[in-house]
Amino acid sequence: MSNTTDEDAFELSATRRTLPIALLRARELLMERFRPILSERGITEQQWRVMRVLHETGEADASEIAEKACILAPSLSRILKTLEAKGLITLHRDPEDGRRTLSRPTEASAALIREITPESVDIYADVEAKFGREKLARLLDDLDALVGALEDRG
Amino acid sequence: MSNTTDEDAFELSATRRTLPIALLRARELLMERFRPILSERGITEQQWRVMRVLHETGEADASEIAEKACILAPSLSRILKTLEAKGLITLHRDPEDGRRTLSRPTEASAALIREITPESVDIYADVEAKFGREKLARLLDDLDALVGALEDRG
DNA sequence: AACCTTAATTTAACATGTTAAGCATTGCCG
DNA sequence: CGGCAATGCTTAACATGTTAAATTAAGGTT
Repeated sequence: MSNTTDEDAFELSATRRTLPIALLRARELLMERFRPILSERGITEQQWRVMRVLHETGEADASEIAEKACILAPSLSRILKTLEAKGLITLHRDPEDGRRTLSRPTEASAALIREITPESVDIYADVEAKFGREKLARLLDDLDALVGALEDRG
Repeated sequence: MSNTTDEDAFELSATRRTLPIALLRARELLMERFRPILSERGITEQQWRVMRVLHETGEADASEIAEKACILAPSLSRILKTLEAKGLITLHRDPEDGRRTLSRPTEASAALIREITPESVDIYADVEAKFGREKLARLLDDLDALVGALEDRG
């Protein structure tokens, strides 16, 4: 449908240079590097995010984990069951509010984090080196700003 | 596990201010705005991306669509079948290479694009207004640069 | 032409994303 | 205290993500 140079340039920007796809593409390429060190240990990216959140909080209910790990409640519900089955977390009912489910990381989880973190740091450092430390910091700032702008409903 | 202010600040940056999650979070918030206009018409975000690519190329094999829409082959294979069932594309075998599957958009697809595009443009304009035109352009440039840096294997 | 390798998709199997319903527990209000 | 809306989570159902294996067609070699 588009054949002239001008049209191609226009069309290219239409889908390729669109924020949602640009974000997706960048993320895909990033995860290509991180995923192997997780799959070697038999855990998924989402399971890893949950473990990290719990490592930082020590204990959290599903809502808090969902917000911090950026995972929707239905997915999280399944992931927590999986992690419990793997012996990486324990699940309890909140004694002060019977609706809430509290998760706590196990020692196995802590060990896994100690094992994976160094490799993860190396990969991140490599990305930082290739892309530029300042540019990466600015990118993170801009992304935070975008989130801030989008969170204000109106 | 972390209770002092310093630790919190450190831990916060650990998961929250991480590139993969920052990209994911920004994308989620963005799609919250776009998804409704798609789901109203009964199509998903991925189906929409495929339709847009076909609208620009006119005809394409699976590999080209996958690359441009940023969708993995197995997912695309299912999506193409769905779109064909909905009457939004037609599927053919490439006469010059029997391994390839060619997709072509139908008129119904073109109509849907004409219907959705204006609303999509409005939303995008709103985001641009809230976030800033220059900042958004810079963000897109930075994301492109990141992709470029990550694509060079080494 | 038979054979091997590569390439383009597709299937299969399991995990997660997405939306809508369903279930229990709380908290509030009359 | 009974009733009820709101809250927190879980199920269900379907679509996509992810990896590995299977399928079919091209291309090249002998």
